[in-house]
Amino acid sequence: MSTRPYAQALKMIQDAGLRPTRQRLLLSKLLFERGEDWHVTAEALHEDVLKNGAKVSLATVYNTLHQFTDVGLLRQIVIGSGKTYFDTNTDDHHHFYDADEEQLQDIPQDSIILSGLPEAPDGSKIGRVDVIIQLEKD
Amino acid sequence: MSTRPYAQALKMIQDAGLRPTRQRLLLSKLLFERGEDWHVTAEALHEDVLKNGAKVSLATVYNTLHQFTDVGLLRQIVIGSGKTYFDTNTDDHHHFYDADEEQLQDIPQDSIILSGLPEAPDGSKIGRVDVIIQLEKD
DNA sequence: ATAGCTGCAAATGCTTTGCAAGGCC
DNA sequence: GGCCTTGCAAAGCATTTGCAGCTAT
Repeated sequence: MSTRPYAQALKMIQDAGLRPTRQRLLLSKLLFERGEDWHVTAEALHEDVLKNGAKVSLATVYNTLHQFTDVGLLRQIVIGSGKTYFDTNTDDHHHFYDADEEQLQDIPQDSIILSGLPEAPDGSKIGRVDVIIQLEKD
Repeated sequence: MSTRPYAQALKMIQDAGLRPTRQRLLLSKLLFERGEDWHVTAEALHEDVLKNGAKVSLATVYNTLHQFTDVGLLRQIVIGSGKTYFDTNTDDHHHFYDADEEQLQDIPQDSIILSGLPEAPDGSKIGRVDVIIQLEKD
Protein backbone atom coordinates (compact mmCIF):
# COMPACT_ATOMS: atom_id res chain seq x y z
CA MET A 1 0.00 0.00 0.00
CA SER A 2 0.99 3.60 -0.08
CA THR A 3 -0.31 6.90 1.13
CA ARG A 4 -3.72 6.96 2.66
CA PRO A 5 -6.50 8.68 0.69
CA TYR A 6 -7.46 12.15 1.88
CA ALA A 7 -11.04 11.24 2.72
CA GLN A 8 -9.94 8.44 4.97
CA ALA A 9 -7.45 10.75 6.65
CA LEU A 10 -10.21 13.22 7.47
CA LYS A 11 -12.29 10.48 8.99
CA MET A 12 -9.39 9.38 11.17
CA ILE A 13 -8.90 12.92 12.38
CA GLN A 14 -12.52 13.24 13.42
CA ASP A 15 -12.77 9.78 14.89
CA ALA A 16 -9.86 10.67 17.12
CA GLY A 17 -11.82 13.60 18.46
CA LEU A 18 -9.65 16.20 16.76
CA ARG A 19 -11.51 19.22 15.50
CA PRO A 20 -11.33 19.82 11.78
CA THR A 21 -9.78 23.24 11.99
CA ARG A 22 -8.56 25.27 9.05
CA GLN A 23 -4.95 24.36 9.89
CA ARG A 24 -5.52 20.65 10.27
CA LEU A 25 -7.58 20.48 7.11
CA LEU A 26 -4.93 22.28 5.12
CA LEU A 27 -2.11 20.17 6.47
CA SER A 28 -3.90 16.89 5.88
CA LYS A 29 -4.73 18.06 2.40
CA LEU A 30 -1.10 18.84 1.64
CA LEU A 31 0.02 15.58 3.17
CA PHE A 32 -2.50 13.20 1.66
CA GLU A 33 -3.85 14.71 -1.51
CA ARG A 34 -0.64 14.44 -3.45
CA GLY A 35 -1.21 10.70 -3.39
CA GLU A 36 2.35 9.60 -3.06
CA ASP A 37 4.58 8.59 -0.21
CA TRP A 38 6.25 11.56 1.30
CA HIS A 39 8.99 11.92 3.86
CA VAL A 40 8.54 15.35 5.18
CA THR A 41 10.05 17.47 7.91
CA ALA A 42 8.06 20.06 9.82
CA GLU A 43 10.12 22.76 8.15
CA ALA A 44 9.42 21.42 4.66
CA LEU A 45 5.71 21.09 5.26
CA HIS A 46 5.64 24.60 6.61
CA GLU A 47 7.29 25.90 3.46
CA ASP A 48 4.74 24.03 1.41
CA VAL A 49 2.00 25.81 3.29
CA LEU A 50 3.51 29.19 2.51
CA LYS A 51 4.06 28.24 -1.10
CA ASN A 52 0.32 27.68 -1.28
CA GLY A 53 -0.29 31.19 -0.11
CA ALA A 54 -1.62 30.02 3.24
CA LYS A 55 -0.32 30.56 6.75
CA VAL A 56 0.08 28.14 9.63
CA SER A 57 2.60 28.73 12.35
CA LEU A 58 5.58 26.41 12.51
CA ALA A 59 4.68 25.44 16.07
CA THR A 60 1.26 24.33 14.89
CA VAL A 61 2.84 22.31 12.10
CA TYR A 62 4.96 20.50 14.67
CA ASN A 63 2.03 19.93 16.99
CA THR A 64 -0.19 18.75 14.17
CA LEU A 65 2.39 16.33 12.82
CA HIS A 66 2.64 14.78 16.25
CA GLN A 67 -1.10 14.59 16.66
CA PHE A 68 -1.41 12.94 13.26
CA THR A 69 1.28 10.50 14.30
CA ASP A 70 -0.55 9.65 17.53
CA VAL A 71 -3.69 9.02 15.53
CA GLY A 72 -1.86 6.69 13.17
CA LEU A 73 -1.85 8.86 10.08
CA LEU A 74 1.89 9.31 10.03
CA ARG A 75 4.98 7.50 11.12
CA GLN A 76 7.91 9.25 12.66
CA ILE A 77 11.51 8.56 11.70
CA VAL A 78 14.60 10.09 13.26
CA ILE A 79 17.88 9.93 11.40
CA GLY A 80 21.08 11.40 10.21
CA SER A 81 21.66 14.80 11.62
CA GLY A 82 18.98 14.17 14.18
CA LYS A 83 16.20 15.54 12.07
CA THR A 84 12.70 14.21 12.40
CA TYR A 85 10.88 13.02 9.31
CA PHE A 86 7.23 12.12 9.09
CA ASP A 87 6.28 9.40 6.64
CA THR A 88 2.85 9.46 5.03
CA ASN A 89 3.15 5.73 4.52
CA THR A 90 2.42 3.97 7.81
CA ASP A 91 2.74 0.43 6.49
CA ASP A 92 5.63 -1.76 7.51
CA HIS A 93 8.40 -0.82 5.17
CA HIS A 94 11.99 0.31 5.20
CA HIS A 95 14.13 3.12 3.89
CA PHE A 96 17.09 4.20 1.91
CA TYR A 97 18.75 7.26 3.36
CA ASP A 98 20.85 9.54 1.24
CA ALA A 99 23.03 11.43 3.69
CA ASP A 100 24.24 13.94 1.09
CA GLU A 101 20.77 14.96 0.10
CA GLU A 102 19.29 14.34 3.55
CA GLN A 103 16.55 12.45 1.75
CA LEU A 104 14.59 9.36 2.67
CA GLN A 105 13.25 6.97 0.10
CA ASP A 106 11.02 3.96 0.50
CA ILE A 107 12.52 0.60 -0.27
CA PRO A 108 10.28 -1.09 -2.81
CA GLN A 109 7.95 -3.32 -0.89
CA ASP A 110 8.80 -6.47 -2.81
CA SER A 111 12.44 -6.35 -1.85
CA ILE A 112 12.58 -8.99 0.81
CA ILE A 113 14.97 -8.04 3.49
CA LEU A 114 14.26 -9.53 6.86
CA SER A 115 14.59 -13.25 7.23
CA GLY A 116 14.34 -13.67 10.95
CA LEU A 117 14.27 -11.75 14.14
CA PRO A 118 16.25 -12.32 17.29
CA GLU A 119 14.55 -12.81 20.63
CA ALA A 120 13.82 -9.72 22.63
CA PRO A 121 15.65 -9.44 25.93
CA ASP A 122 13.81 -10.41 29.10
CA GLY A 123 10.89 -8.26 30.07
CA SER A 124 10.41 -6.77 26.65
CA LYS A 125 8.98 -7.57 23.31
CA ILE A 126 9.72 -6.47 19.79
CA GLY A 127 7.90 -3.42 18.58
CA ARG A 128 8.71 -1.72 15.35
CA VAL A 129 11.67 -2.73 13.24
CA ASP A 130 13.46 -0.04 11.28
CA VAL A 131 15.88 -0.87 8.54
CA ILE A 132 17.79 2.06 7.16
CA ILE A 133 20.14 1.53 4.28
CA GLN A 134 22.59 4.39 3.92
CA LEU A 135 23.34 5.33 0.34
CA GLU A 136 26.68 6.52 -0.96
CA LYS A 137 27.66 8.01 -4.26
CA ASP A 138 28.80 5.45 -6.83
CA MET B 1 34.08 -9.44 17.73
CA SER B 2 33.60 -6.78 20.29
CA THR B 3 35.32 -3.72 21.60
CA ARG B 4 38.77 -3.01 20.34
CA PRO B 5 41.67 -3.46 22.79
CA TYR B 6 43.08 -0.29 24.30
CA ALA B 7 46.58 -0.74 22.86
CA GLN B 8 45.21 -1.02 19.36
CA ALA B 9 43.09 2.05 19.88
CA LEU B 10 46.16 4.07 20.88
CA LYS B 11 47.95 2.95 17.76
CA MET B 12 45.02 4.01 15.58
CA ILE B 13 45.00 7.42 17.19
CA GLN B 14 48.66 7.96 16.48
CA ASP B 15 48.56 6.49 13.00
CA ALA B 16 45.86 8.98 12.18
CA GLY B 17 48.21 11.79 13.15
CA LEU B 18 46.30 12.71 16.26
CA ARG B 19 48.48 13.80 19.15
CA PRO B 20 48.21 11.67 22.26
CA THR B 21 47.10 14.41 24.57
CA ARG B 22 46.01 13.94 28.15
CA GLN B 23 42.37 14.27 27.12
CA ARG B 24 42.51 11.83 24.24
CA LEU B 25 44.42 9.28 26.29
CA LEU B 26 41.93 9.49 29.11
CA LEU B 27 38.93 9.21 26.86
CA SER B 28 40.30 6.28 24.89
CA LYS B 29 41.12 4.60 28.17
CA LEU B 30 37.60 5.04 29.47
CA LEU B 31 36.15 3.91 26.16
CA PHE B 32 38.30 0.88 25.46
CA GLU B 33 39.70 -0.40 28.71
CA ARG B 34 36.43 -1.58 30.11
CA GLY B 35 36.55 -4.27 27.45
CA GLU B 36 32.89 -4.42 26.62
CA ASP B 37 30.67 -2.90 24.00
CA TRP B 38 29.43 0.45 25.08
CA HIS B 39 26.83 2.78 23.64
CA VAL B 40 27.74 6.07 25.06
CA THR B 41 26.59 9.65 24.66
CA ALA B 42 28.95 12.60 24.96
CA GLU B 43 27.16 13.58 28.13
CA ALA B 44 27.56 10.13 29.70
CA LEU B 45 31.24 9.90 28.82
CA HIS B 46 31.77 13.33 30.27
CA GLU B 47 30.17 12.25 33.51
CA ASP B 48 32.41 9.22 33.56
CA VAL B 49 35.42 11.50 33.29
CA LEU B 50 34.28 13.53 36.28
CA LYS B 51 33.48 10.40 38.24
CA ASN B 52 37.12 9.47 37.78
CA GLY B 53 38.17 12.72 39.33
CA ALA B 54 39.49 14.04 36.03
CA LYS B 55 38.38 17.01 33.96
CA VAL B 56 37.80 17.33 30.24
CA SER B 57 35.46 19.91 28.83
CA LEU B 58 32.24 18.70 27.28
CA ALA B 59 33.14 20.40 24.02
CA THR B 60 36.35 18.42 23.89
CA VAL B 61 34.46 15.21 24.57
CA TYR B 62 32.23 15.94 21.60
CA ASN B 63 35.14 16.82 19.38
CA THR B 64 37.13 13.79 20.45
CA LEU B 65 34.24 11.41 19.89
CA HIS B 66 33.94 12.71 16.36
CA GLN B 67 37.65 12.44 15.72
CA PHE B 68 37.62 8.88 17.00
CA THR B 69 34.71 8.16 14.74
CA ASP B 70 36.54 9.58 11.71
CA VAL B 71 39.50 7.41 12.55
CA GLY B 72 37.33 4.32 12.72
CA LEU B 73 37.45 3.72 16.44
CA LEU B 74 33.81 4.41 16.99
CA ARG B 75 30.57 4.22 15.14
CA GLN B 76 27.93 6.87 15.40
CA ILE B 77 24.24 6.12 15.82
CA VAL B 78 21.42 8.63 15.93
CA ILE B 79 18.08 7.57 17.33
CA GLY B 80 15.02 8.18 19.37
CA SER B 81 14.87 11.68 20.62
CA GLY B 82 17.63 12.63 18.21
CA LYS B 83 20.41 11.83 20.62
CA THR B 84 23.75 10.73 19.30
CA TYR B 85 25.29 7.55 20.60
CA PHE B 86 28.80 6.34 19.93
CA ASP B 87 29.32 2.61 19.74
CA THR B 88 32.68 1.15 20.75
CA ASN B 89 31.94 -1.82 18.54
CA THR B 90 32.55 -0.87 14.92
CA ASP B 91 31.78 -4.28 13.43
CA ASP B 92 28.69 -4.81 11.36
CA HIS B 93 25.96 -5.45 13.83
CA HIS B 94 22.53 -4.22 14.78
CA HIS B 95 20.67 -2.90 17.77
CA PHE B 96 17.77 -3.16 20.08
CA TYR B 97 16.54 0.20 21.25
CA ASP B 98 14.64 0.60 24.45
CA ALA B 99 12.79 3.87 24.11
CA ASP B 100 11.76 3.99 27.77
CA GLU B 101 15.29 3.64 29.03
CA GLU B 102 16.83 5.41 26.06
CA GLN B 103 19.26 2.53 25.90
CA LEU B 104 20.88 0.75 23.00
CA GLN B 105 21.82 -2.90 23.12
CA ASP B 106 23.72 -5.00 20.63
CA ILE B 107 21.83 -7.74 18.92
CA PRO B 108 23.74 -10.96 19.44
CA GLN B 109 25.85 -11.50 16.36
CA ASP B 110 24.57 -15.00 15.68
CA SER B 111 21.00 -13.82 15.29
CA ILE B 112 20.70 -13.84 11.55
CA ILE B 113 18.54 -11.02 10.39
CA LEU B 114 19.27 -9.84 6.92
CA SER B 115 18.62 -12.23 4.12
CA GLY B 116 18.89 -10.01 1.10
CA LEU B 117 19.33 -6.43 0.12
CA PRO B 118 17.44 -4.43 -2.46
CA GLU B 119 19.23 -2.69 -5.30
CA ALA B 120 20.42 0.81 -4.61
CA PRO B 121 18.78 3.51 -6.72
CA ASP B 122 20.65 4.80 -9.76
CA GLY B 123 23.84 6.65 -9.10
CA SER B 124 24.32 5.32 -5.63
CA LYS B 125 25.50 2.27 -3.83
CA ILE B 126 24.70 0.71 -0.51
CA GLY B 127 26.80 1.84 2.40
CA ARG B 128 26.02 0.95 5.93
CA VAL B 129 22.86 -0.90 6.90
CA ASP B 130 21.29 -0.12 10.23
CA VAL B 131 18.67 -2.33 11.75
CA ILE B 132 17.05 -0.98 14.85
CA ILE B 133 14.53 -3.07 16.69
CA GLN B 134 12.42 -1.02 19.03
CA LEU B 135 11.64 -2.73 22.30
CA GLU B 136 8.42 -2.43 24.23
CA LYS B 137 7.48 -3.54 27.70
CA ASP B 138 5.95 -7.02 27.85
C1' DA C 1 -20.48 29.05 26.69
C1' DT C 2 -16.63 26.41 26.92
C1' DA C 3 -13.30 23.24 25.91
C1' DG C 4 -10.11 22.90 22.48
C1' DC C 5 -6.74 25.28 19.15
C1' DT C 6 -3.51 28.50 17.42
C1' DG C 7 0.25 31.77 17.19
C1' DC C 8 3.87 34.08 18.99
C1' DA C 9 7.90 34.40 21.40
C1' DA C 10 10.58 32.56 24.80
C1' DA C 11 12.67 28.45 26.49
C1' DT C 12 14.85 24.07 25.98
C1' DG C 13 18.27 20.45 24.88
C1' DC C 14 21.86 18.88 22.35
C1' DT C 15 25.67 19.97 19.68
C1' DT C 16 28.99 23.02 17.29
C1' DT C 17 32.03 26.96 16.88
C1' DG C 18 35.19 31.13 17.59
C1' DC C 19 38.85 32.41 19.72
C1' DA C 20 42.47 33.07 23.26
C1' DA C 21 45.48 30.40 26.07
C1' DG C 22 48.05 26.16 26.63
C1' DG C 23 50.65 21.87 25.20
C1' DC C 24 53.19 18.75 22.02
C1' DC C 25 56.95 17.90 18.60
C1' DG D 1 58.60 28.23 17.40
C1' DG D 2 54.86 26.72 15.19
C1' DC D 3 51.02 24.11 14.75
C1' DC D 4 47.69 21.32 17.00
C1' DT D 5 44.43 21.20 21.06
C1' DT D 6 41.74 22.67 24.62
C1' DG D 7 38.30 25.21 27.26
C1' DC D 8 35.07 28.42 27.80
C1' DA D 9 31.25 30.84 26.59
C1' DA D 10 28.48 32.05 22.96
C1' DA D 11 25.99 30.64 19.04
C1' DG D 12 23.19 27.32 16.48
C1' DC D 13 19.53 24.40 15.18
C1' DA D 14 15.45 21.71 15.69
C1' DT D 15 11.89 21.26 18.57
C1' DT D 16 8.76 22.25 22.58
C1' DT D 17 6.16 25.06 25.72
C1' DG D 18 3.46 28.90 28.19
C1' DC D 19 0.02 31.68 27.66
C1' DA D 20 -3.28 35.11 25.79
C1' DG D 21 -6.52 35.33 22.29
C1' DC D 22 -9.42 32.85 18.87
C1' DT D 23 -12.75 29.10 17.10
C1' DA D 24 -15.50 25.03 16.54
C1' DT D 25 -19.38 22.81 18.54
